[in-house]
Amino acid sequence: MRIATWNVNSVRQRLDHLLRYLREAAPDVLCLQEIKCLDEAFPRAEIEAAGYNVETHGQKTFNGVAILSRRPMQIARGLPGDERDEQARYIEAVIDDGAGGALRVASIYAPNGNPVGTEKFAYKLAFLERLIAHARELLALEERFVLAGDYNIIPTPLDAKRPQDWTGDALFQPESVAAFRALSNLGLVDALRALRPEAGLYTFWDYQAGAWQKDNGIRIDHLMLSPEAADRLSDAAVDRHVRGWDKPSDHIPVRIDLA
DNA sequence: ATGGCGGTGGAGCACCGA
Repeated sequence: MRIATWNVNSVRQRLDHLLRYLREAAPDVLCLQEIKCLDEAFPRAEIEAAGYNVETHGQKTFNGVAILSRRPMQIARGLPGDERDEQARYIEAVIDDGAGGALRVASIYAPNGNPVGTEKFAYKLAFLERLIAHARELLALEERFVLAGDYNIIPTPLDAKRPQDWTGDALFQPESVAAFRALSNLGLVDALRALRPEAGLYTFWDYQAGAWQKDNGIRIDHLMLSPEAADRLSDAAVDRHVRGWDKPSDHIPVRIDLA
């Protein structure tokens, strides 16, 4: 079963890329972030025509997440822990795997959090605390699950071409890195790193200053696996070439295969 | 390099992203 995650930076601007990627990578499940539209504006028909069920948790202008799946889904919207949080950053599906089992998959768009020292950074840390608490709840079920998405965290210096440039940034603050490590310490497995320890694996390149041309990238999109899912991990990869397409998102897809 | 690009809303340019 192939699961991928991709921050598309507006699904309406990226529809051609999205359909191309579905054909090319043929994921069973694709988690999307930053769809940047309301549910009713999502290009549902085109994606259903490509053979996918569509579930969205949209918002006007900003944020918004979705899950596309070949198989039907049972859906929950919103990250538990704060009834007043109105930002559309979390959607979770339980998907029948067709072999008598089920896989839970979440599409997550964690806050950026810049600038550090503001309410935005406090919101980022609070969101990550809620994510950790939710992960703890899910782990108690002892089931297969994947928490996939744009975490807006650079986990280690190996995950940036120029880590020294990010020391003052919310993506690489000690508190942000500690939150990622806390998820790891709960027993969640960073799927890409589990199979690919090498340097130079990035998922985001800024549009500015020729970051892509200089390969000045960072790795901030992650698939975190429960132990039961990690036991079945057979492949993991970044689809780097997608950043070279015409009018690309600033993020690329990351995908895994579970046996 | 507290902003070089790109998306959104809405018809200017401010706000947001990372």
